[in-house]
Amino acid sequence: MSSTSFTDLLASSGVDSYEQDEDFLGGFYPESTGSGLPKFKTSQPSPLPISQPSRNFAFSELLDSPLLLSSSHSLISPTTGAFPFQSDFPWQIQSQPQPPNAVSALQETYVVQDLQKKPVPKVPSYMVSRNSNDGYGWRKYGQKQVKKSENPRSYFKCTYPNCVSKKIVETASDGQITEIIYKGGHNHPKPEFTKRPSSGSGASSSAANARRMFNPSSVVSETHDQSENSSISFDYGDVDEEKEQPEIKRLKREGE
DNA sequence: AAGCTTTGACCTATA
DNA sequence: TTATAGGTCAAAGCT
Repeated sequence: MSSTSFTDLLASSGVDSYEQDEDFLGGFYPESTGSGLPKFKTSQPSPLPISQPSRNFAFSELLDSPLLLSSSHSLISPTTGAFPFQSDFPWQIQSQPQPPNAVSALQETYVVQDLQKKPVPKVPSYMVSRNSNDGYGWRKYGQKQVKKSENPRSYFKCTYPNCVSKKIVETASDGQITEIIYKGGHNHPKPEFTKRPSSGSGASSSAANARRMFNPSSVVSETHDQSENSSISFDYGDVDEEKEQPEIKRLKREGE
């Protein structure tokens, strides 16, 4: 295992789709808040077997990423290519729609949770948390041991100027990521260059970048490292109608 | 030298 | 109103 790092593997075997998820996630919920940061709600996955709201399907289709909703398996299929062990991952996306009010849609939380323990090749958290393989730059700004979980949480901010996107990574004592929570959205396209040792793999065309921003597959990508109680939550504090193609709109505005 | 991580303290929200 | 928990700040050290 000389030079074949996890990253390399990802890069060479479908990382593209792998990254997409997070990108999509990050780019998906733009900070449409005009009054400061959104009020993020805690996305603690209640163990209910998901049921996806129709609207999810709608936007998922928009994003050209059926995997997010079609089925737990297809959900991770893109990554599966890279991680065979994943093929039997019984993940479930837990959509936790709030009561039927206008705000609920904005605060919907998506959780991808590994429902059963399995002997999966575990990937050290550091391999993932560094840049999350999402192409965005993340800077850790804090770590905290929270009561609700025995595992410490690491807090990351997007390093892109003016980008308020954040994510919280919960890591188990053995280094396994047990939960990832995304807050806010990237208000910028994915950087052309990422820190990853791009042996011709990390690099991606701007076109690809743009497309990735709408691909949810990474939701799983990060989780497949975990084997236990892993879950990823996405908190959109401000997802609204713009959910359709927020990035594009934003880009437009920026360009103006 | 710049950027990132670590870590304790501080601030804010909630019960 | 107070206590507790979660989240963020910022200085120091490291790569």
